[in-house]
Amino acid sequence: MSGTESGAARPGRRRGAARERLLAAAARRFYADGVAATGIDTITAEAGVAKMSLYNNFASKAELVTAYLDARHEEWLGLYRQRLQEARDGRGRVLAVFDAYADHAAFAYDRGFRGCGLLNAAAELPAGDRGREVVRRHKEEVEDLLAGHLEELLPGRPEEARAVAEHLSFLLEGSMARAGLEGAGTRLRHARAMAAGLLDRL
Amino acid sequence: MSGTESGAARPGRRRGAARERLLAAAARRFYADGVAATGIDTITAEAGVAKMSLYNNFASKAELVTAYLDARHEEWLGLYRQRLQEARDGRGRVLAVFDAYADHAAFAYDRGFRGCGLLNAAAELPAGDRGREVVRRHKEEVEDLLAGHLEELLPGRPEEARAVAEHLSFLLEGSMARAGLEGAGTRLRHARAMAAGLLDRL
DNA sequence: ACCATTAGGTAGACTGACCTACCTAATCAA
DNA sequence: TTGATTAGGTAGGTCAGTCTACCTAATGGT
Repeated sequence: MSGTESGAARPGRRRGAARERLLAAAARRFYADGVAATGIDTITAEAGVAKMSLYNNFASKAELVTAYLDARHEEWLGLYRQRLQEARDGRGRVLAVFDAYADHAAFAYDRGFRGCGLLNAAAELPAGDRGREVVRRHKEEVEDLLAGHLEELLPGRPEEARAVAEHLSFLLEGSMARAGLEGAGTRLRHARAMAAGLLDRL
Repeated sequence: MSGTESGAARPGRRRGAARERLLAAAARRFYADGVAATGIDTITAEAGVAKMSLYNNFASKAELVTAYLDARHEEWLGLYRQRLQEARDGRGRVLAVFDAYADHAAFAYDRGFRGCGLLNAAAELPAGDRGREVVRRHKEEVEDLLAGHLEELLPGRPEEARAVAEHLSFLLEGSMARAGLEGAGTRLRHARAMAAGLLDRL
């Protein structure tokens, strides 16, 4: 296979196009097959790019991995901000976080949904790796966003807001883990409903 | 080099000892470094066992991986059954599941806690792998156990019992994921407290 | 109690495939 | 012209898995 000829895979050699193509290919492969299981030849082939273009744009595979992690974080933030615009009140802004998770999951449905790419990547990184730190901070940021919206809903009760934010973030991560194992989004919808019920009972 | 004679480094070659040693070494390495990142040679070296002993006991590395997954599942079941004996009522039996999670986590604290070994392993397995199925069923079994205890607490309300079981299982998995990223058990204790509060409000 | 059998263990060489990382020389766009 | 990008190759290592050839401990028949 690999009909890399013909120009179909080589529409134009725009400056800086190699980096984008590499990141896109790495995203698909890292998510679907795992980081360690994906070699650089596979990535460059799928990107339709020369091997040296990888090392011109990234110092090493490890740096490509952290770029991948950063990109997933930014991607999620984008989806979240979109959902946030549609939200009318504090309750809607809390649920926007859950919707952004579902949106992010929908990206992967065609190729086979396998849960949160950041969490999956962290699972194969050794204990002290910088990438694990990136993922940890991403999850903390999500919880902080929840806490912010909840403080709106619970004025003058910041401690309760933090506690509920932690509760909701567990629902998010737990449902995402289960959804990934099952390859379906059902669990995510359940978690959103649980969150909505919890907000109603505040 | 390496005075291979003398038997000092090989005190007793008990029959069937190689399999146990291999499983123990694989458990340590797979958990700490990840499945894909751990080679055959590393495992046999840490087990103090010949490479052929691995292939005398397991058809392939993949089979060793599934044996590892099965062992983690059984290990958790053992801890859970112990906790179950100490429980007096339905509420205690629900919380026994949370305690078993904490017990399981405590196993890994010295070498660096990285969350649920089963979930971590599943995260690096490709989409259709049999190992992912094993992990999925383990998590479903945990949820079923919760549902069983909750039906005791909610007689005649089986649907609510199932819903609460799903909620609690999300708290379990979510808190475990976050705890793994942070390398500490704090989140697990929070989740147990949340569960206790939820039970009180039934 | 003895000894032959045998299942399971040992060390280490070896294969072929794949890995990351870097290099070279030609090519193409600006 | 310049500088990124290309195809393809190389170096040096690691991967899973196989094989040979020898060894040891438990077992079972006698």
